[in-house]
Amino acid sequence: MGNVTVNSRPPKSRRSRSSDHSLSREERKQQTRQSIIDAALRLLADDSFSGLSLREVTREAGITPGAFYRHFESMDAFGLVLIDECFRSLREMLRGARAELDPNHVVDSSVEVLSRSVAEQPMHWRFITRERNSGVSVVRYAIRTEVRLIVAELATDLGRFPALSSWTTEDLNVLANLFVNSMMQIAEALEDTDDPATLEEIRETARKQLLMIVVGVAGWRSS
Amino acid sequence: MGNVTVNSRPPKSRRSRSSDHSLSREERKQQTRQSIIDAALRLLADDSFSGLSLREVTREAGITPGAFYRHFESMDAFGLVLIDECFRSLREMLRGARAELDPNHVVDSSVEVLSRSVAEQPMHWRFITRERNSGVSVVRYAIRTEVRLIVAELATDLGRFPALSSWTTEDLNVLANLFVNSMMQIAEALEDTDDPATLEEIRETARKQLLMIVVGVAGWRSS
DNA sequence: TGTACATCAGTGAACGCGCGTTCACTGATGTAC
DNA sequence: TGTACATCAGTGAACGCGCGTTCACTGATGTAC
Repeated sequence: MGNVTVNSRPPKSRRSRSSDHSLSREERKQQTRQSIIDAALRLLADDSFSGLSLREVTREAGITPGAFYRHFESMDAFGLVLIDECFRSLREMLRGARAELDPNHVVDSSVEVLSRSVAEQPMHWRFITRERNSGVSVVRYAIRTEVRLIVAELATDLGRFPALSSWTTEDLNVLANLFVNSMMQIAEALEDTDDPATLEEIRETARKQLLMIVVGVAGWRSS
Repeated sequence: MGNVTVNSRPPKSRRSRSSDHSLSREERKQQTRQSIIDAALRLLADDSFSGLSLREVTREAGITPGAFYRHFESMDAFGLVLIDECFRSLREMLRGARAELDPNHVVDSSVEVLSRSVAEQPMHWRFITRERNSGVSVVRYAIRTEVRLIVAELATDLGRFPALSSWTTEDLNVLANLFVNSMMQIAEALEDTDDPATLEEIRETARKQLLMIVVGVAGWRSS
């Protein structure tokens, strides 16, 4: 009974996606696109990219599988978009770090900036460190290229330090590589825990590790 | 025509697997088991473990999918067997390296031993470096545990060097970690190429990198 | 050595499932008049 | 402002496919007498 009551509300919209009101079609499209990216990054906390399925991502994003193709051509292409997304925030962090880089506190501020970045963007970091050696070659190579670029930039920056001005380009690159690699390893360790005490422990170890490298630098003479 | 000729040979054996003659049933079983492991490692050159399917592995090994279960309980359990297989050869290398370790040539001999090992067992190395940060958590944790064990052993060894005898255990661990991590990175780089000139270039960079660490060690005073 | 029976590694067919991709469609948004 | 048509993001059903797992089976190997 009561079932024959004429409902005066307009028929339910088929689209139940989140924010409806007053957005242009293009804005909505970008919103969906971002929700696909966010869904993927959320899922990548537990899975590697090659283990991720299109249907899983769209399910998490709240759309049907077919809709994926309105935004990305294929999973491979999508992987490259994810890389871009992650490295954008990484580069942002580096720009900030470079601005406040002080030769006397390189180690402390590096560890500080890195651990803040990992805390703020854990999914981005997880994706990069996971997929750096992953099985999907297009993703792997893209990440390595980005990392190589960062190493090259760091080498250039290091070359401007008075103490290192006499070093050869090659040696600067070796040092930058050693530094970046250590930072990546530290990021990997930081991702694995939420416990503040453990985090501080990792940071302390990280400081020592970087300090050993810096001490080594002080004693090094470019051949 | 000729089709009615009675063939005097015994009916074809259903098993066409490689070596037939004079092996016990148990020996044959072990042979098949090893061929599954080898097949997986071959496939892992192109794929990550989470992207590997049971059917793909058995196809490569030349058996039917069902036969897999005569040897391993599940893919997870199989992953742990692969880890064991790979770390066995890694530990063997380390035992050899330890025997010939000379404080005066630590860097040269480390790079030498490592690059020989990577050349001899490329698949083992690829598996370890790939899966160290993979999406399959049981595999990831098992590898990290093994690596942590290696770091601890190296720390113990380093503590016996006269120059390091005054270091705290913690500092020795930081150093061992830095060293092992650099070695892993070098292994990753070595895997990616077959070209002798590029290989030598990577080795040269690796030597410099390790040397920077060693120089750092010389200037370090444990607090 | 010969025979009768037990073992069990590997087969092959079957199952239900989630996958990527396609396509005709719907209906809200955008545009031209 | 109102109307008629175009656009197109997202739907939902359908497809063929490879997957992991199961199971009754086969036939060579092993064992007991």
